[in-house]
Amino acid sequence: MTTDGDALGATEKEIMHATHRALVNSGYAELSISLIADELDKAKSTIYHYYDSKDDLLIRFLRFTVDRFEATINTTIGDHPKEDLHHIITTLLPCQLTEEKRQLHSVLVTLSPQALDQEVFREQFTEIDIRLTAIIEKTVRRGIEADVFRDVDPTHMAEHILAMIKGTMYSRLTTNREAATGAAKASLFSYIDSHLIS
Amino acid sequence: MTTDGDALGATEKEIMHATHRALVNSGYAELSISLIADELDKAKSTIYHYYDSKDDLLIRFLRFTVDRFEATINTTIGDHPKEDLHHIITTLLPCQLTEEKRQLHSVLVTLSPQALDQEVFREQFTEIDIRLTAIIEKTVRRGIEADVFRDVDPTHMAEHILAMIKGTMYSRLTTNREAATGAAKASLFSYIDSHLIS
DNA sequence: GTCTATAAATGGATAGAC
DNA sequence: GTCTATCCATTTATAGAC
Repeated sequence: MTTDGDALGATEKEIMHATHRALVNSGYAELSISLIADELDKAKSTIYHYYDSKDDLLIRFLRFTVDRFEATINTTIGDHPKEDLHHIITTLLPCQLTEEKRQLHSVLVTLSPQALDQEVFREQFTEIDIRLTAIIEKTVRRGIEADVFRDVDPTHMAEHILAMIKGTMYSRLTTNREAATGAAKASLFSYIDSHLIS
Repeated sequence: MTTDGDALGATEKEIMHATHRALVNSGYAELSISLIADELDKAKSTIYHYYDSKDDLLIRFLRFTVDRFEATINTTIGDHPKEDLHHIITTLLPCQLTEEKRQLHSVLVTLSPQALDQEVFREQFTEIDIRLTAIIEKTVRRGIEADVFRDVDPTHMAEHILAMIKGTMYSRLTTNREAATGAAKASLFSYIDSHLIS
C-alpha cells in the first residue's frame, strides 16, 4: 500500500507530523526547517540526520500525506453500487468537514502547485486520481453488470464524478461559497440517479 | 470591471509582468523581490517605491491575474444556449492549451493555497467562481426560456458544470492523465446534451 | 523614479562534541 | 541520535544620493 518498504521509524513519523503542523499553521512559502524543528521540539540538525535536504523531506512528506489520504477512501467496496457511490462522495465531501479532514485536504492543496513543474510531485498526484477513478469505475461497472445502472461508459462516468468531486473539494477550501458545495453535491447525486435503471 | 480605480501605470504593469514570469519560472516558495527585480531589470528598491511590501505586491498581483483571467471569458453571451455553453467550456478547457493560457491557469493554481487562510486572497477566488456561475447560470436560464433546455434547476446545473470545469482544469495542470481531460469533457458535453429538449 | 549600499533577520546546510 | 555552534547565501526592507 505504501509503494515501497518505507515503514517509518518513530522519529521520522514525528517529523512528518511536525511538518504537517508547520505547513497547516504557516503555509508553503513560510515553511522552513527551523519551523519544523520548533514543532518537533528538536534541533534543526536532527532533521538532517533523517533527510538529505528540505526537498527530500518535502517529497517524502507528500508520500506520507498521500498515503494518509488514500487510507481515508479504501474503506468502501460493498455491493450496492448506488450506495457505494454515495459513500465515496460523502467521504470526500462530507456535510461537515472535520478539522482533521480539512487539514489533510488543505495540505494537498498547499502542495499541489509543486506538481506543476516537478515530476516527483506530479506522479503522486497522478496516483491519487488513478486510484480514485479506479474505485469509482469499478463501482459503476459493477452496477451495470447488476442491471442497476444503465449501459453507460464507466470510464467517462468515473472521470465525470471525479472531476466534480475534485472541483467541489477545491472550491470548498479556497472560496466562501458555502452554498455551492451543497448545490454541487445535490446535482452530482441526481446525475448518478439519472443513470439508474428506472 | 477592475473592481476599483486602479489603472496601472507603465512601470506597475511591468512589475506585474515581471512577477508573472518569476512565479511561472520559479514557483511561489522561491519568489522573492530580488527575483522579480531581475525579471524587471531594475533595482529591488524600485519595487518598494510602488508597493509597500511583498504581501502588498502579491495581493495586487492576484488582482491583476484575476482580471486577466476574467477577460478571457467575458467574450461569450450569444443566443444559442447550447453553443454558448460549449464555448465557455472550450474556452476554459481547450483541446490544445496555449502556453499563455497554461501560464495564466498555473499562476492561479500557484496562488490558490493562499486562499486557504488569507481572506484577501479568498475573496478574489470567490469572485472568480461567482462570475463564472453567473455566466453559466444565465445561459442555462436563457436556454430554458427559449425551450431549448428542459426545466432543470439552473443554479444546480451551473454549479455542476463549474465544478467539473474546475476539477478538470486542475487535474490537467497537476497530473499526467492526459486522457482524463478528454473523457471528462466528453462526459460534460453529453451531460449538457441530455438536458436538451429531445 | 531609479540607483547603490546597507541593516537585520533568517534561510539551508554542515562540523563536531556528546 | 541529538545537541550547539557556525558558515554563508539570501531575504525583506530602508536610507539616502542622483
